[in-house]
Amino acid sequence: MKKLQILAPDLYNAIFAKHEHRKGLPELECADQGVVMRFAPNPSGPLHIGHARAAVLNDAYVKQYGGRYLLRIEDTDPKRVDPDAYDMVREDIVWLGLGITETVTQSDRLSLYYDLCKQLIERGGAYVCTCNNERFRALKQAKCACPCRDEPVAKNLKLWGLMLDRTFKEGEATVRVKTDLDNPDPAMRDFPVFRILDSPPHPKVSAHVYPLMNFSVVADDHLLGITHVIRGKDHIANTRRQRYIYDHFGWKVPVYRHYGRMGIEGVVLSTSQMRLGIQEGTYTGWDDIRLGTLRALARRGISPDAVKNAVLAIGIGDTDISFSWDNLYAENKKIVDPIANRYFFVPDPLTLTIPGAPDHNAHAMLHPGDPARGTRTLEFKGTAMVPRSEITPESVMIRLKDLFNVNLTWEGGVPSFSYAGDSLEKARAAKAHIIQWLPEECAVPCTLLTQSGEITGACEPMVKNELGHVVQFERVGFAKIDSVNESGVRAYFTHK
RNA sequence: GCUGCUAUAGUGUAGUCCGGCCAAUCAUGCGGGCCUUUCACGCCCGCGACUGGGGUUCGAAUCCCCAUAGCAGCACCA
Repeated sequence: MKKLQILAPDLYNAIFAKHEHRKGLPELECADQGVVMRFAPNPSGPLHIGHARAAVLNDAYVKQYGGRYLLRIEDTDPKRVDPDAYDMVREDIVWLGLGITETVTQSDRLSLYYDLCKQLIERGGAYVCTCNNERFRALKQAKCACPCRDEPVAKNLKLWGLMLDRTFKEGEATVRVKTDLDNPDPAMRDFPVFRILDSPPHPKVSAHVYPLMNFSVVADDHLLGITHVIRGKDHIANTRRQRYIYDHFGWKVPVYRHYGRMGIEGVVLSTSQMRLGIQEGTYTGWDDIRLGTLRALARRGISPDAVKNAVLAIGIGDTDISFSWDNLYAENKKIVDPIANRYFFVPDPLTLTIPGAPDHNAHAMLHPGDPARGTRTLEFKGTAMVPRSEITPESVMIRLKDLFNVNLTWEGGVPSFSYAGDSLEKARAAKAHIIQWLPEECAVPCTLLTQSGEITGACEPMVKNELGHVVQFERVGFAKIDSVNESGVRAYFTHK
């Protein structure tokens, strides 16, 4: 085979071309002239990783093919609208760096939907159904039409008017699309598209009749010229339902792609469950670092590009997957490692006095890969704080990094320490751990908050200058400096 | 129950449409080594998968059937 490649490279390439590994996302059909896509969250809370997948995938395709990228706020269910979420969603999108070109909010567009509903009734594509829920459900299961289905258009228009003018109350009437009652999937049969809701009031508009998503989504996808829709496969049934509406209107259907369900190890992504946890005090807020919200990731020092890269690596496969923190952390480390300055953080410190050791200034590099950044200086004056876990009967020598070696001798379970010179070679030969340390005089109290609890310790004074930045605590891991004050430093553990 | 979708290593992913290049790609993870005044970064080596069973075929991860498992929908949610 290799011989063929050398003798006739063209032939070889022609034969084996299809086996070149593709990079990036699969091509979209009908996208050569550019695309119009949308990210359409429900404003019930802040965005989480699950949203990020939809948002980033659509964003990537718009960037790949060129075109417009709409943010559409789907707030047509007042029961599931959190007034604060409008801003949170916007903030999260800014953080993610999406290339949104315009924004629409569905609650501003109710009259558009009402008009289209009237048209749909006029076309005989929908009817007002006054059956109660159970009755309709039974008829549907039996593939039978409900009595409302065959009423004349004029009567349906009249009933529609009664819905709009508040004659009908909640639950008394609904608009249904005529589909195929013989459809083997009961979920397809004459599904509802408008309902009446008396309460709760919508936070943004005064309304009584609300479109269901299958109607408002079709209306807006058409009105806004959406060409491609990428969304989770939990919408496959909705896509099929929506086709009935497109057909009634004679509209062109966008290209759909449905990706699989995504879970995340050890995290709840359900907005309602997160809200409950916050209300009960289990979580400190939407940005509690144990949550999978984007603001929680941001607080922990995960970069938006890491989220993007991790999500793009997953792609649009329709298999159900479980999102792994490892993969996100690996992406983040690529971004953060070259940037983060290095500092010492000593967890659970033990203070050593080292008789005979000379006072000495240690100069440790802020970043070993970038010496030009300079150094931090730590002045040793007889005592050093070290991680308690490093002082074990097994170790006979430790090396304080960038300083010198210390011998350990144990008597009756009590260690004593002595200066052992500053030869790095000796430390290596003795297999001494080279550990982080701090002069007691300048140690700053520092709490490192991890997803599994708090670690108290101390850090270098210069960490105070890193507020809001991600640093690397040597031999501990990356951390984002969350707050700095007289009592010390609080940092969130990012990952190792 | 009815309807539909999916099934490649611990995790993610390529290959599946149009069967031979696949004793299966890449990343991550894990193990080992090198480098290194961090258990970071970098480099090298290794580990690890076609859900099971039939069938078609000279040849199947790829096509067909059955089974199993997972997921989704069957809401006046999105």
